[in-house]
Amino acid sequence: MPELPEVETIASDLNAALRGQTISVVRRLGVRSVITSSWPAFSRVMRGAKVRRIFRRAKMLVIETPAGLVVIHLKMTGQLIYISKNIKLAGGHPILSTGVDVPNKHSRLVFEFKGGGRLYFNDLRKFGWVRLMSAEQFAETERGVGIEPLGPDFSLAFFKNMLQSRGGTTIKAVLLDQKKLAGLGNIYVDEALFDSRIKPDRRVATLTPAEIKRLQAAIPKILRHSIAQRGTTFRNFTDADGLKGSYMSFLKVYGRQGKPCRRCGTILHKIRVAGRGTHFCPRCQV
DNA sequence: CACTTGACCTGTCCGC
DNA sequence: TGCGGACAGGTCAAGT
Repeated sequence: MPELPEVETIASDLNAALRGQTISVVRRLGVRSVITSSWPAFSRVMRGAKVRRIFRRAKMLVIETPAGLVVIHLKMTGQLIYISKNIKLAGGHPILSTGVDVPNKHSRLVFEFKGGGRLYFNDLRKFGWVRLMSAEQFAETERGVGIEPLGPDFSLAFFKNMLQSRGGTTIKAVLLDQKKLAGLGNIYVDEALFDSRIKPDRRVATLTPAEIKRLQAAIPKILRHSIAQRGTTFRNFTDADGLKGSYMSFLKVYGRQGKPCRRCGTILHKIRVAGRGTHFCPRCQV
């Protein structure tokens, strides 16, 4: 589900809500755990742990505590929903104004805080994970993911360099690959390629310097715009309050196949590239 | 190495 | 209304 802007939205909200709070207990919900570390150890260590801060790295959300880093990946359908103690109960369960109720059949884990707040981890498809890591283990994990597209290292020189050895594949496949550049997913790759007027199935070796420059500029522009709109809700995504993001109304191509291009009016196409549904304008993108 | 494909899960939607 | 198939915002392992 969530790509960089969605995880960023959740992380910054949770940081504001939970920084300085102390975990009283963590409970597993449902039959199968999402905890890939040892549960007894995780449960023991979390008791009484104080949240130092919460941040995003790539598409991972990290809860930093003195007891270690709780690293969470939401994959396709993971949600983190925070219920403060002030939310009214309806029939014993907190009901958010958005209609999201927790716990529900997809709730897998809950962090309970001393102030009375609860943080639920829901995951319909169960691809997501939660792992307790030491600083060293997290550093090791980070070695597997690329730089941040919104960070100072994402320069044109870096971008050219990362495309260097990938001439034989499609530009979409390279942008989806998290190893050099982390955080883009299916929505924002399609949007960035539309913005820079490049067809997603173009071989990297065929890109002109002007196209590479446009693409490098489009990526942070689109991500920042989406963060400002609190992400895209296409189906499952909600922020920590159960609210939808509003970048959906700014999407130019993603999910708009069969509709007219907002730029030229041509009917948008959907094809399969890099194993993913891929949306583009056959006229604007070459 | 570079690159592609299928698997992991559950739910929804679309055509018959 | 039911049923089958395709597809869904992400990553891995395993294959060529």
